[in-house]
Amino acid sequence: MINTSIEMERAALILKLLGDKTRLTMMKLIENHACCVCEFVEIFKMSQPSISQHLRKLKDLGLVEEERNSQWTFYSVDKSSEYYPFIKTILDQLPNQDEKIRELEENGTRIECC
Amino acid sequence: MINTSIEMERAALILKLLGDKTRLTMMKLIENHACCVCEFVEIFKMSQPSISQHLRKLKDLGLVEEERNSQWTFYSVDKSSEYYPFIKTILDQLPNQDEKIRELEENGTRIECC
DNA sequence: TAAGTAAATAAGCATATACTTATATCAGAA
DNA sequence: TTCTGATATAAGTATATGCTTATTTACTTA
Repeated sequence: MINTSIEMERAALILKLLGDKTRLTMMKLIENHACCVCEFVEIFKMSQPSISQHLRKLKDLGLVEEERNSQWTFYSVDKSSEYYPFIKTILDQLPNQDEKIRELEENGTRIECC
Repeated sequence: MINTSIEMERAALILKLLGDKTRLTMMKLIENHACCVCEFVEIFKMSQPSISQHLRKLKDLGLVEEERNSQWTFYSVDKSSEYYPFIKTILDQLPNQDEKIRELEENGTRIECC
């Protein structure tokens, strides 16, 4: 148990990132759907730079992965991350957020990937 | 699923609280041992008010309970909290911090409750 | 290549956070 | 009751955070 303090530090960092309602909801959303930046802008009624900044933080810790598709960049939870098992136990206990995706579809603002 | 957004908000609040290395370590420590303020001061090499303020935040969300015993106030994780199951899944994945208690005992600064 | 759209970055600002020192409170001992 | 030690609260401060608007970058496609 040599790296104990580093692990605690990592855990605290991850929890701090998830301790923001916007980012937490994002993570729950993209656990099963990839979403692009403009969809988040629509969902959270927030400026595009603000969304990009949240995603940047999640990406800096390796929690999400991005994939370009045509003109959009789609983000999803990086399930190959060494931290994913930890994150999954948290996400599993959160209420499903899929109604937000359904709202996009009803709006016609859903952008289908692939 | 009426209270979805409230639940997400609650979860985010809890994660934000746990997203601090000091508080996270405290929680892991007092999941199985009650500790008093002066022990935390010794463990974290931090001022007493700073420790009290961290404990206050944890108490305000109902994550910890306090019990007076003689001149000391002992804190421990409130396992009857409705949020404890959520918190437990997180704490279960953190490295054991009992060596910090052992250090106190070796120092002679451990305060035995009961 | 030029124009257009999506996303990232820069800069600035208001608020939140985590600490400090100083002081108040409160229970137990003398 | 008075003193003492443990803890809580108050006040102040430096840094971090999360947002905004303005601008830049990077693809796509006409």
